[in-house]
Amino acid sequence: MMYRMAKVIVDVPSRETDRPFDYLIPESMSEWIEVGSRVGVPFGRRTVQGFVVSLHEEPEMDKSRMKPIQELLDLLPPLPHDLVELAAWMSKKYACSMISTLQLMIPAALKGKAERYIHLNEDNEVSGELDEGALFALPSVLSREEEEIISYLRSSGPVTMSHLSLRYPAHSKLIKGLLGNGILSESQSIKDKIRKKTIKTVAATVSGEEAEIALASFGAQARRQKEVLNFLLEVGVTLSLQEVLSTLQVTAGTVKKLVEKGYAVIEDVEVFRDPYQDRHFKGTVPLERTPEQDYVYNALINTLNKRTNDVFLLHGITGSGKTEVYLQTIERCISMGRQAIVLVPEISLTPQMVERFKGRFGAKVAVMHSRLSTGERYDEWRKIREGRVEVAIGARSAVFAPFKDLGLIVMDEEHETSYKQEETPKYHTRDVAVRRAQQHGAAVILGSATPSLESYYAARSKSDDNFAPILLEMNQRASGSSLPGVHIVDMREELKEGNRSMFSRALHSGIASRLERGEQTVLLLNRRGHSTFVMCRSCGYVAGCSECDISLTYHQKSNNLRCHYCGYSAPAPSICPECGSEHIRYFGTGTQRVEGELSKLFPGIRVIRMDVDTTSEKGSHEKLLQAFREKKGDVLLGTQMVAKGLDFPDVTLVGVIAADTALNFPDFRSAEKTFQLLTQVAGRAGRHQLPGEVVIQSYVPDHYSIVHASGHDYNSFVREELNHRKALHYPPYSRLILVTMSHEKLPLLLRMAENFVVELKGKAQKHGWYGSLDRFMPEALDILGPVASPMPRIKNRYRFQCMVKYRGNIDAVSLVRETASATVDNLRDASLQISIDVDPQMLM
DNA sequence: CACGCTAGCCCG
DNA sequence: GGGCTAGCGTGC
Repeated sequence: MMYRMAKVIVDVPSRETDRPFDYLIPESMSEWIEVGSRVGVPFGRRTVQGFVVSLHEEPEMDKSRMKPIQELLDLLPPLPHDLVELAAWMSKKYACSMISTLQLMIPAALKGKAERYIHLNEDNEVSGELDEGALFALPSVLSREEEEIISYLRSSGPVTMSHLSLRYPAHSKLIKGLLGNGILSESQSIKDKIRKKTIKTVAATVSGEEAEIALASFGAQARRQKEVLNFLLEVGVTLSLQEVLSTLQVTAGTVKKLVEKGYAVIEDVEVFRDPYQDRHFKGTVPLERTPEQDYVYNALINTLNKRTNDVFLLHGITGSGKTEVYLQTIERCISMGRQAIVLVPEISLTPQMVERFKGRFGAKVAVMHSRLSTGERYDEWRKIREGRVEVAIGARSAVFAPFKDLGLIVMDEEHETSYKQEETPKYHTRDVAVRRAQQHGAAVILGSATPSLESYYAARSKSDDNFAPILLEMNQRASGSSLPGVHIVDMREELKEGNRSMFSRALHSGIASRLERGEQTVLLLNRRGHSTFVMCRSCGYVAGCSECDISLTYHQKSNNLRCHYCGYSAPAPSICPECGSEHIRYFGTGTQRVEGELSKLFPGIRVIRMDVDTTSEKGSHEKLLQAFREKKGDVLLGTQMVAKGLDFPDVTLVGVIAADTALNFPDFRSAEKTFQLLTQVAGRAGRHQLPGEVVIQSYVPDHYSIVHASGHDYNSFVREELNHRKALHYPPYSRLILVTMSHEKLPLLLRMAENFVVELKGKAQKHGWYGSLDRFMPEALDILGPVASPMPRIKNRYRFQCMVKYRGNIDAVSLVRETASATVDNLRDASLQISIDVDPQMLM
């Protein structure tokens, strides 16, 4: 006798339960349970949700110890096999639990929780020895209240525990007692968060002669019923009840009467919630390709035809028509019977982008983004899972779209840091996309005007076996227009010449002339987070760390400057250490202040401000952009959300108020981020007939990121930036793992953090890895810290971090994970938390 | 001694 | 994560 068994990952987020548990598959489910099935299983003293990750058979064994799967939650397993495999790969790569990666792949609506049901114990009746009357003859005489509870349950059937305690709030003790002596018993069942949406439909059940007879049978009083039946017969198809009621102006009662007479039926029919149901998308046809587009398109189609699973890095300047290439390649992919995923950063999933895909592919597209409700997201996901759509467009999580035969994954703006999830599991969408494509034999297109250094370097060096993209370039704008001229303004000079305003004279006169000509201006002020930095307004000096080549962060509470990498700290200066000026300040101008200033300088100016404050409401993002498009605003002022993907023909001026903002973040990627942002925003100007102009204001106008952005010179920027990275052993010349530890007690935390580092060094040494990255060794691993985290205390917990820097073919993640586990195990409680961030993007 | 609280334990 | 239990403190 062989027993069918399933290994199940349970939805219990703790380190000890992060492994598969074995369950028996009951005979009744044996046809239905598959890898990827969602099940309810007994776990400890309760029922929890879990996912089947493998099936196996076992010979005769001690069956009494094995528990069976209690319930199967879906007929179609929510996870195809490839996603289960991907989840395992991710949990290893990112040092996180399997359940946390599985959870990414299904909509939140399917995160079921157990409900406790109370019912009358039927044993009494079943045994036949005690009839209902005998129940009350039990030795312990039941009280009046107990009898009341019992009789309620007899009439209602099983109810949830919460329902019962709501009805009898004062009697929880009694209920407990009844459970204890076996009169009541308890069972558990997994319940989903939401239901499939249904609507009521009406259809006639009669036709032809029967219908004639029916119609004739209505008296004068049933005039309305006759009307309804006539209408149903005329239309001849099933209609929604809502539609019938509103068209004929009748009430539900009328229709109900018809149903009672047997001439019609009302049925519940499942429908998909459609977030775009009120929107009409104008269809578009493929545009004629430019020679450059044609070259790139053919390269992609070639891969699709040959199923060679290539990764492409498409470096195309702003306005070069990358999206059109995506659209046409996807069209081809679909025509081959395969499906496509389009990934965009959350911030650029604008209505414009959705419109372009809906316009080309209509109902074949599912859209997934964070603004959808749980139900809407569930339904978009179901469309994919059930094979009703062929294209999925969305942010990060769309990479998990459960398609059957994926042919293509497009990742637009591949350099965007929002592709890295900052919460556990801290995965990078690019790596997951490449892995998923491998599973399906699909092609990947990474597109950007400013590719990340990691991707670009990988394409150039071909040193990484798993990730070596093929570089494709597009250097011409599709419209034939040229890139806008860029003017850098030295704000130190402005100050010297008496201009204390936040607008340089060039930007001021630029805005003025746009107002006169009725053209539009986009203003960028990139102020995210609260970090401030210290700068001298006379000479542009910014306090930086001598060890790490990054700027120091001002800490108001302790009034000192700190390096977020190595822990160096110094008192905040009151005069500039370079030029002795007293104009030392911490910099920080918000969008609101700019808005006020604009109205002062240009009375009557219409400013549309777009930042986190004005776009939090649902649909507000869309409304603001629509207003700007309809020229209800002269200036669009905003944070980086105005830099991406917008295409307005009358925008001829782009102004960057403070190009240095991103530059002064304590992050080795700050130059790269500055270059990317400036290049992106400059690309918003002069995209059509009217020529564009860009004004960049800066206190460090000769910084290479600003100079090369103004020259639209990606290659020179990359050359210079790679030199810096190489000298300091930063990615792409090394890989990083950021380990953050937190505890309520500072001394204990410090001790544990130091322990951790010592342990990790010891392990690395044993492998012969530990050592400085300076020395020429193909495999090297270095550990920096522990130091206090940039945010040293959050929610009453102290935080320390250390940075693991390594290169070569080393499984550093497993090393860190094992060390972290051992460190936590040393304390016999769960008070110490260790977070592991593999390939961190944010170092704060 | 009856009750309440919490630290520790384990889940197939 | 959560539910249960053993062990201990507290209050009449």
